[in-house]
Amino acid sequence: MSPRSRELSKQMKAESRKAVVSAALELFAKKGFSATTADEIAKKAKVSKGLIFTHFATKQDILLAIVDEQLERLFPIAFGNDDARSPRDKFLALINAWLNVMKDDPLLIRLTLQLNLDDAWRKLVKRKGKRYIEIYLGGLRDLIAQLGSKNPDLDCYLIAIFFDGIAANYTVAPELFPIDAVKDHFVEMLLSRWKKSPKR
Amino acid sequence: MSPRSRELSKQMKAESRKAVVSAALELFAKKGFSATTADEIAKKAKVSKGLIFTHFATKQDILLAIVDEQLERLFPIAFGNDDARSPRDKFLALINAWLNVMKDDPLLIRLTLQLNLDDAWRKLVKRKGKRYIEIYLGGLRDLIAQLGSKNPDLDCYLIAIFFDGIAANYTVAPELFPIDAVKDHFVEMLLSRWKKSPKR
Amino acid sequence: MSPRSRELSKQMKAESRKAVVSAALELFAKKGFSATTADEIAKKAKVSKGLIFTHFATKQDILLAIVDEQLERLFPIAFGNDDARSPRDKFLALINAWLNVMKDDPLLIRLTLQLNLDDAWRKLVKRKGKRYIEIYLGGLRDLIAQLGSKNPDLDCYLIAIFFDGIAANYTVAPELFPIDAVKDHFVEMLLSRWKKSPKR
Amino acid sequence: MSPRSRELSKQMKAESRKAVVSAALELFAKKGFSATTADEIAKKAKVSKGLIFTHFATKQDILLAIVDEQLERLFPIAFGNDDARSPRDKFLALINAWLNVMKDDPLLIRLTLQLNLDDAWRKLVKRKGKRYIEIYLGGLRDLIAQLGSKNPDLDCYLIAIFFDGIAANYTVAPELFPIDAVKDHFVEMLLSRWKKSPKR
DNA sequence: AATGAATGAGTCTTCATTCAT
DNA sequence: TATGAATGAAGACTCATTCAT
Repeated sequence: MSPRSRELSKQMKAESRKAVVSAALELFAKKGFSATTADEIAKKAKVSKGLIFTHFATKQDILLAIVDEQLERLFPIAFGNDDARSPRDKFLALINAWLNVMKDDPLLIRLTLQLNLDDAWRKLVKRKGKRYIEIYLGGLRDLIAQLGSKNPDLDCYLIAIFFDGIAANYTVAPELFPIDAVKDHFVEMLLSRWKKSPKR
Repeated sequence: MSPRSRELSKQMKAESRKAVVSAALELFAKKGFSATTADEIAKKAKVSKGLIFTHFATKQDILLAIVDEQLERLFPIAFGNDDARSPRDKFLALINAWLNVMKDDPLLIRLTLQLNLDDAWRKLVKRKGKRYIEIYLGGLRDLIAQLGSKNPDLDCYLIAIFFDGIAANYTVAPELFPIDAVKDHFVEMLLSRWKKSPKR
Repeated sequence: MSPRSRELSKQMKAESRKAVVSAALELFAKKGFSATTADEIAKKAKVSKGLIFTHFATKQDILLAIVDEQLERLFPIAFGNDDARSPRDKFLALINAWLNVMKDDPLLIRLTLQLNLDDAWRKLVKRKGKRYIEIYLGGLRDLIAQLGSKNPDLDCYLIAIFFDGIAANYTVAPELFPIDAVKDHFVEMLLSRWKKSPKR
Repeated sequence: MSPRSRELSKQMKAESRKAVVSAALELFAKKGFSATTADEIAKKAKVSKGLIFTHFATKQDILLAIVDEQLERLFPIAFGNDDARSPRDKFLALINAWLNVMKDDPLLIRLTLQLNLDDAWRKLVKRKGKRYIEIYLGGLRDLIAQLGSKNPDLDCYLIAIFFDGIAANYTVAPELFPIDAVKDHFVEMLLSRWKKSPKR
């Protein structure tokens, strides 16, 4: 008789929004943005098609929201490092943080890769990530130098490439890719190389 | 009517087909398959929209043809190595061949990456490449082992990842990525690591 | 529960209904029926969208109600003339009554004009107004004849047209149209014409 | 075998465009812009729905085109007067020109009336007509003064209103409205009034 | 009586594909 | 072989209406 409580109403809306975002993320990541229809998103999210557009004005806005919210959520996790450790531990923590992000949200990483391959979307993603990446790469460069790298710039490139390469393989078939073994192998290779001439 | 004109006619057809394929490749690589319209392809190829469909029954067939023809063309170049050399030279030749392919056809590599991120297309590309990749990886594994790798399997993964990571960065902005420096750095790192205990 | 609260409840309902009708009238008149959404009506009426449909089963019913109630309300005012005066005064009273209706409810008149231009709605409006208009025009015709018109039928048309023409201009921009001056001018013209040969 | 001649192709396109414009004009005039669907337009124009949008990017653009092209076409006819005559003949010519426009294109006039009643469209129509109307009303005012009007401004209003009032009645049911008789009656009334004190 | 989230039929618009020439 | 007008199925988006509370 009385209308739904303000609280309940808000909660319902938040839940349906989340369902839409989640369904869209999966479909965008697996089929691409353009190939994904609003109908499919609605079906997977188990809401009506119309409801999507009470949350987002356009299909594009769903992707925009994903990039805004989800990426924003991920960067701190991926790049946020605590300072109270040795350079080596810091380095390992960084690598592992990134890898955990990939393991926790492979779809999001896969989508990011996709957007990066798309002229129309690349800029947006770059802009979003730039702030974090600059800080990250700056810190990483110093760390690498401390660990004994002779050429921290190129090593940074190598690490960045490593992550993209892992992402391109792991996120499309997580169960088939030995992500941890490969990571350990790569890290060991780097560390053993640097160790030989550590910055005193 | 005369053999000459028939010849000419054939040639014109081949040329317009090539123009379509080339335009489609660029657009597919930069915007994605679904986001590319037949109109855009026709415009870029400077042919009429109708002509596209005399060459290819559907838009999908254009992509299929690209994958068939272009990829088919690339694999031998990328993986074809002449045998008359030392393992080290062979290894370098392999790496360089792949890199040259990327430098010569960044759009094609970019498209391949994209297709790999797409559930509906991944299988196709995998199938196409499988034969070559198996041979390639087999050969590479042996080569690496000969060069002193302690763990040729993981090193293979590393190299594969390296190429994907390079591709993800280089093909979207070739002018910004120091592809050769990074490659040299990576190769040097691998070789120096293996050198220490070469398989005699 | 108590009679008091039931009373209050009824009153509240009547008020919200009125708000809806009033908001709908303005929007229908300014944007047209089809271009007006239930959301807009709710917003302007400061009620929830759902409430609209407790008062009216369909959006159409709102317009129907406006026509029924409002037009019904207006006709007696516009056409109701008291008899205790000279033909000239009666004539002036009629004209002024109509004009006052227009000045009091320009939106309603504007809406009526609009409905008249719409094949699907014209009939309805015509039917509603017919009874009054027939009486009115009959009375007007006699009045005009008494005042000396040589051709009361055509003069009736002229007067009818005059009102529509005024309406088309005044109701869309009341502040810009010198409605009284124009009315006085028109009335004076008619009366001076008839005066020359008044039916004794 | 060879493509349609450039000529034929152009002609086809022009014809289908005309069919769309014509169908849209009728439907917009009779049902209103918002209540008219693209499907209806296509059906009445006997073209496919898709074809509409090769001519016009949006439904709105059809209306815009009608206003641009058709109104533009009408104004010179309605307001274009040849100078080589007496003021009285000029005046009659003006009135008749307007009336002929209404008789030739009642749907267009009806649509114009409708747009005038719509807040969102009124400005556009006003702007389109302003240039002509200013010239027209300026000329008319002088003409009226020459013909002996004591108050040319108010007489201009009267004439403008007369046209709008006629339009509101004639264009929705041309067969029912004695347009010529009413016009003659009105013109005679004005002229006889002015005659009594012509500007010498 | 009142709310606003949810629905889905309906509308506008796009675009791969066809077809007459 | 080549053209581009034409088609219509499919997709994005709107909005009157319903419904749980």
